[in-house]
Amino acid sequence: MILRMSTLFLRTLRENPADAEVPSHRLLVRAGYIRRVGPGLYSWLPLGKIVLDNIARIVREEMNRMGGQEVLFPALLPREYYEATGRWTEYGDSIFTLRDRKGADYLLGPTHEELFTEMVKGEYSSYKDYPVILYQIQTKYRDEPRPRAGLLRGREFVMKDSYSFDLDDEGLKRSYEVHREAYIKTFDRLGLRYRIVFAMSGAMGGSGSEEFLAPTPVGEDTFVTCTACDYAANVEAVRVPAPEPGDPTAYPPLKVLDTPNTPTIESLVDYVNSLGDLDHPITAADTLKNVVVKVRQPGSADSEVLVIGVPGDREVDMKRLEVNLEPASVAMFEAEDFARSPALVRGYIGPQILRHLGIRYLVDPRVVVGTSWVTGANQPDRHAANVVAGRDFEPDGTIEAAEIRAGDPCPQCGSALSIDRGIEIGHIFQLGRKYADAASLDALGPDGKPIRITMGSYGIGVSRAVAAIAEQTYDELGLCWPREVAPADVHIVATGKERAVFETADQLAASLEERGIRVLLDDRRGVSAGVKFADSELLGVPAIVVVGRGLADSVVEVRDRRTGERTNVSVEAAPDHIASL
RNA sequence: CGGGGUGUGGCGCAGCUUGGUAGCGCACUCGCUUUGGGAGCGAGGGGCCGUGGGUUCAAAUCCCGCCACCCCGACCA
Repeated sequence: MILRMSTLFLRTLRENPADAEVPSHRLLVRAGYIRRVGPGLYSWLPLGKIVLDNIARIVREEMNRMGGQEVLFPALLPREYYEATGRWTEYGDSIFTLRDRKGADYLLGPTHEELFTEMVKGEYSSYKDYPVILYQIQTKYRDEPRPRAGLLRGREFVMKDSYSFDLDDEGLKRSYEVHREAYIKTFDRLGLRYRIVFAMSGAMGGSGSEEFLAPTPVGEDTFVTCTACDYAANVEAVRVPAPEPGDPTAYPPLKVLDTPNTPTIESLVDYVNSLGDLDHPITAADTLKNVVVKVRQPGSADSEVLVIGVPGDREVDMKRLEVNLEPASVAMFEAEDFARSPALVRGYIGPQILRHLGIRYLVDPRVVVGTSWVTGANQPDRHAANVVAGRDFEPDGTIEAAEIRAGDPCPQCGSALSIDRGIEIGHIFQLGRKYADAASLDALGPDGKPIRITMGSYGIGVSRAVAAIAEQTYDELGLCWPREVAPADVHIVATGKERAVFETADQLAASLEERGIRVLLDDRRGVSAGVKFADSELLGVPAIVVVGRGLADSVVEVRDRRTGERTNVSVEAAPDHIASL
């Protein structure tokens, strides 16, 4: 293939687009790979389309190699499929819904578990048919509350989603492992750096799941890695180690303290220590902060009041809280809510009375039976000390809602955790039987009895990978693609105005094409060398060959886009040399 | 949904305070020169100034409403 820039539908921009904040977005627009059409919606220009297709091809090859079979569903789907699993309401505002001329409800598919399940149910009925893995590469639609960063979070995006169907848990584990290996191969070929981390399964439902995160400062996911062992997890999935329970009777009785003017945890700690009433000084970590939230189940109009107790030196991480309350949504308890609930004294809430009020109380795992806290006394300007879990209050359960900080102990080995950000490029789930149950997907077993099928679900963000790769590889000059995803293998730049230059460049391109090398040829006349060099660097093809003044000495210059290294090669040797790169 | 900001040729921006001929850079067209690091000179084409209403002799500019978009906090490939 030879792409000729004299006719290529491409216009590079010298200036950065005003709405692009992150490097991948800025460069993909400047280099003429994508153009914005609307919020979270992008068109692909020829070079971008080639990169997107290259990634899709690699994903497809690895899926096929793994034993997956490609299918394709419509993006436009009738409501009924999502009704049975409850996801029509569970997904709520984040699905695009529409009506046809008869008034029937449709949606643009955000993901396709239901359809795959139904498809398998329609075709397969014997245990002999299983296992099977199906996948598609398709456009997905999600009405994101906040699309951002170009391709990183769009409302329309290309995703590879695959689904495994197995007869038993062992089979599911195998399918999961097979996917995991295929993903490793895929992302390695894509030239991405990534970490595999424990994850929460979110709205998909199901149990065991891992994410493939590509570390970059612009990533939207925060993950921890252990500085000593191999533990790595999305912060949402981190399980805080709980201390051993103690003896709740081993403490002095609960004591109410007058604590005027102590609106913050810090001022409370200082004031309580200045009283000297307790047998030992306290720190913020000895206080128990109680945060009131409203929890609403999907499809329900009413919300439940819930109090979360965390050690006072930590914030409540809303992301962690929400993901642990899925599929319910969470809202803060506002001033008007407090006004309607006089028993809850803002700033002085203690768990002692929650049970009487019939309010559910969930605590951080560190709040175990036999721990003693300084907390609110449920009266203005008063706090309580020696408030002991298991004696003065009984939590209704634990919840992972406290923020995770660098240096926190690793759940696996106890060493310090470090924290980084990454882009979620892949996610693998052991779904289990949620969707099979909803669809009654059974296989007839050898004994004539039905076997409920167990499923896995696996995604790769194909269009997002374009941005993730750009994000991890760009430099100050522009994009810098890994060979396999690049729009071409070599970018030939013809500089000058002599006919010989263009003829040589043309011949070189033709001879490379014969060898199966993909060529981008800058054969534009009357464009200065500086512009062509700058464009070649911006476009990011891995090898750049300059045909120009060196021709007087019968040489062309071969440049490595990544290292900037330049070597002169004779015109005759050029095709062999370049083909061997 | 809460907070901040912006809407002016394809792109990036100025003009708005203090109403009076719509401007600059990039890109585009033509001519001459230039040609290995985003060329020069000259001549051009292209804009209901987001939208609706109001004030005024006169509105991009002032007032009110609406809409859209971007950025920061709650969703996920």
